[in-house]
Amino acid sequence: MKVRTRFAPSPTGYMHVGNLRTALYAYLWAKKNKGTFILRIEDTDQERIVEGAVELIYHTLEETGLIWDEGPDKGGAYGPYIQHERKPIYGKYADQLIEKGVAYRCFCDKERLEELRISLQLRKLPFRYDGRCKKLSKGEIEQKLAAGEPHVIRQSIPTMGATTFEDEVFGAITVENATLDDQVLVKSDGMPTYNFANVVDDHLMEITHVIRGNEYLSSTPKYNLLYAAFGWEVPHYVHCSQVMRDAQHKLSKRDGDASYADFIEKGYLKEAIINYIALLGWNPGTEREKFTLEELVEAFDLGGISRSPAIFDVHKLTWLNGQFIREMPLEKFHECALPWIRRAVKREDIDLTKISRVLHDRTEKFSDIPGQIDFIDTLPDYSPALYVSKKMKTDEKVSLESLRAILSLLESITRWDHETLHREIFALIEKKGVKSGVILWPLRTALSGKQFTPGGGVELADVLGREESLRRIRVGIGMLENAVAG
RNA sequence: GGUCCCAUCGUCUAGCGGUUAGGACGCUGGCCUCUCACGCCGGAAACUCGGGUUCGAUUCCCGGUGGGACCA
Repeated sequence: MKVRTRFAPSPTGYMHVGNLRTALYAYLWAKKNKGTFILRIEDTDQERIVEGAVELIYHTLEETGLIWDEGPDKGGAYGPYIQHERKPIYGKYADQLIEKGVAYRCFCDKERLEELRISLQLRKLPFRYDGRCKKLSKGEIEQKLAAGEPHVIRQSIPTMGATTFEDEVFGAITVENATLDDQVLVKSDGMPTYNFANVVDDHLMEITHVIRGNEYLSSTPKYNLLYAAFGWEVPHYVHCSQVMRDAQHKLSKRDGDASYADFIEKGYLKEAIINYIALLGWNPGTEREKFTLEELVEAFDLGGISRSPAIFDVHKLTWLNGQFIREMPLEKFHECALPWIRRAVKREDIDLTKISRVLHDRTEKFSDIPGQIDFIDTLPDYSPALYVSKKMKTDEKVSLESLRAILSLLESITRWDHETLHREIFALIEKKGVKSGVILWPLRTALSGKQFTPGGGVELADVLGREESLRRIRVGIGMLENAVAG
């Protein structure tokens, strides 16, 4: 059997990582089986459509490498792939259902439905359409149709018996038919509901594995009844549990952090996001945690999907992102880091590759960068107390002495590069017979004005260059002279 | 409220009748070190509760509790 899976998003202008994960699993399963991955746009609910949303879906899938084989823009033998363009198709199938007696026209208006709702509510009963229009005679129906009365088409659910379906992750699920509502299949404007379009399309597109969010688990029995009525083969169901923001809330639009686009903007790598969400609710059966998309295709299996909802953990994503960053060759890292470095460093006389070198191991996400190197363009105001470090065995007085020694050493130096600086400064340390921190801590402090910096004193001197380094050391000396005198 | 689903460290998870309950993130102690970070080594940290079944339950069954989804 040739595997065909689909990702069927509604174009609501937002792609959070939960949606993306569903797309990923559908893609992985198709590719794992050398099958076909289909993109279908579910826009039957015209009110919810947001401009540009379809483009966002295309863009996100393309960027992450979830390339679809058939879709609105690519075509395929099962098109069209946009539901509203398929509108004529659904009517035909709805008529078939009416003929078979598994669907009926319902002329009940809003007011009647509202009355029904209230009366059921008063008796503390769940809302269920009472089937009044089911009892309409042929003549009555003809009459109403002729009069142009608006109507919907409802699914006629058997009042007896139970429906069972098999889910690949949850196993067999059985529901009493009596608890199911005669749901609307076709709205009064002739548009199918999501519930109906979905079943028809999955069948016509020969989808073998319906991989989707768990929110459809409870409507699946109704879908199954439709498949049965048509005499269609039921696809394999794969329902994936929700991705949660916390124990109480699933990811939502309002929780902006969960949007794929936002993560990219914050300097996360698409590879890390894909890797992380793959692991969120699926495990490969080994303790391996790092995967490229290709490796995921290889390793993926439906059996590894977990039943319980998973809370999205930014910390782990961030860690994974750091892993991917560190694995990059330095040149690649520099390329990615450059725009972020430029946010903080406007000076033109600095070799930015040197900055990338010290940043490489210290970056978990690219947005960390500007804050780490904000001292390069401008020496921040800092307190002489920064020169005091018990561990480095320095205080204001020791630091003053060290900076004076460093200043005269560096003023005399002929070459200004990392190697020379390192050699000369360590020679000074040896000559003075002190712990290296006694020299290097004050140097780093004077050069950066910060308690923590990427890179040490030698590296910073190299980055900043001769003139700026000497100037900053002099500033430090001046500050310390005041502090010690005061 | 009705129906369905779920339940192992704070989080993601392994486990599929007998384990010192494993890994990862995070937290934490140490080493390395030119601060921080990286890296390396260690630590704390979990089977929701109550009944069964069984020689033996984290594991199987029933119920409670908690959480989620769908329908309203």
